[in-house]
Amino acid sequence: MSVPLYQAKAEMFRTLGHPVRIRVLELLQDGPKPVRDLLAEIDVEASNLSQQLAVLRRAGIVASFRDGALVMYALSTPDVADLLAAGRRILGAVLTDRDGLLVELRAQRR
Amino acid sequence: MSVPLYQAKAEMFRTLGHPVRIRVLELLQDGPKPVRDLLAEIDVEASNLSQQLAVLRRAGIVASFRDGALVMYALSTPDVADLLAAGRRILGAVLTDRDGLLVELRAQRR
DNA sequence: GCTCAGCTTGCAGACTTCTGCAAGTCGGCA
DNA sequence: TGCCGACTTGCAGAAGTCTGCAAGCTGAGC
Repeated sequence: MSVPLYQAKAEMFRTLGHPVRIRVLELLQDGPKPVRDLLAEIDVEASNLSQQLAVLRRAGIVASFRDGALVMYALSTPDVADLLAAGRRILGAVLTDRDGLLVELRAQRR
Repeated sequence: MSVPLYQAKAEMFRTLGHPVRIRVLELLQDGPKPVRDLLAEIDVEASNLSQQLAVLRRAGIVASFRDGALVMYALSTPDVADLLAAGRRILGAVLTDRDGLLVELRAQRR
């Protein structure tokens, strides 16, 4: 294999590792949206958003097409929603663990 | 919220965005393992592996404990396995799409 | 107490990624 | 045809990540 599988996986996760890109994917979960709508919700420079969209496009995670005067973006596969959900679950588990530790630490008075 | 949720999510995904860290997590899916075993399977400098383990530890994705002379690492939550599985599914979807496009491109003779 | 295996930490140089500004492209419409 | 809104591209400086070498730490066993 020219690019080992685990490297491809790492690249995919890295692609998701940016606040703007996460926001975009979350917004696209409800269906295709034009760039202008994303821009209205995300509060970032247009050029920056465009760069981040390009990253997602290159990774094959979203697809774009033109609809009249607007450029629309959509998730390339609904599996992305699962990934985000799994991420949320882990975040939840990690944060409760952390709080648990916090409580433990307090209990030990240290 | 001091750290917006989507930023925390982005950080989590970024944490997974490294070949060595992905390998570690895959290996740990089968249960806790000492560093020396990971080192034997991953082919990377000990110091490098240690750095990557520290990244995962800081993110709360793995936990470490000592067992005799060895330092053991384990997934902090089994949810991590779900995330990896979801990642695999998307990668599969994206790659088939890409092949699909490839076929299309060939069909158009371009 | 010493020594050694098994890890971790501290760096620094090479390399990537991020961000905003300025400029460019592309349809749609008057 | 010319103009305008809607995006995208090209940079370049700032910031962050990665890697290996050398040094440090910490139990276990003698």
